[in-house]
Amino acid sequence: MKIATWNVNSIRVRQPHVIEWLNNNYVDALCLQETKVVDENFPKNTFEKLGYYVYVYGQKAYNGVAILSRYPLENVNIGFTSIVKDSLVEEFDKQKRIITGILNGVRIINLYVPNGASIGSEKYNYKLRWLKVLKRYLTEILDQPNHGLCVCGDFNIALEDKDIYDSKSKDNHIMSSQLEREALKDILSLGLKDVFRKFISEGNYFSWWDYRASGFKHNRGWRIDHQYLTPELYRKALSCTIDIEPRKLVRPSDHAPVIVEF
DNA sequence: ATGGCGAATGCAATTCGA
Repeated sequence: MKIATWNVNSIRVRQPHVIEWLNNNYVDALCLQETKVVDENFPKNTFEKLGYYVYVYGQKAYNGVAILSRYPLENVNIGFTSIVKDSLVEEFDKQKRIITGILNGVRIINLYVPNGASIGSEKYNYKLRWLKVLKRYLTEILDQPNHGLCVCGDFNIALEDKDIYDSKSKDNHIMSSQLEREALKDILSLGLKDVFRKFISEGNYFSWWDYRASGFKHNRGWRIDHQYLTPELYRKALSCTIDIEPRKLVRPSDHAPVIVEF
């Protein structure tokens, strides 16, 4: 089974790229982030014609996630509150950032972590609090029986210095600060492993390049889009790759797709 | 250090992303 994740930075703008990519790359499911569209305006028909079932959780202008799947998903849940039954969590579902469903016995969790603006800002604190809610969410799901987990998405965190084009002077940078890394490591301690690192240990592999200052041309990137698997799926994993081809196209997303096979 | 670019909104200029 192949599962891909791709922050498309507007599905309406990137629609042709996603179609072309799907035509050239067979996947069982594609997790999309930053769709930036309300559900009724998501171009569902386009992808249904290609043979996908389409599950969306979007909003106007910002955020938004979706899963395209070759087969119907079971137990689809949108938002945190469908899993974490706590009224204090409701505020986190104002931003549409998480959707999950089960495909062939694997629970796919597709998420878009807040970017956090700058260290110490209100948005930074929101990011850290969001990650705490995510831990509760995953804890609840892991209590459910017998599904491998594939937690995919744009995490907006580079876990290690080698995941950044220039590790110097990044200690005090959004996406690589200690608190963000600790928050993510705390989540991974539930029993999730970065499948990309099963296959590649060296640095200089990135999934996002800033539009500004020709980040891609100079390969000044960050590896912030991840796929985390529970141990059994991790053992079964056959490959995990980043496809930088779509990043080379005219008017690209600033992120590249990441694909895992197991 | 700052700003660079791109998308959305809504129709000019601002906000947001990372």
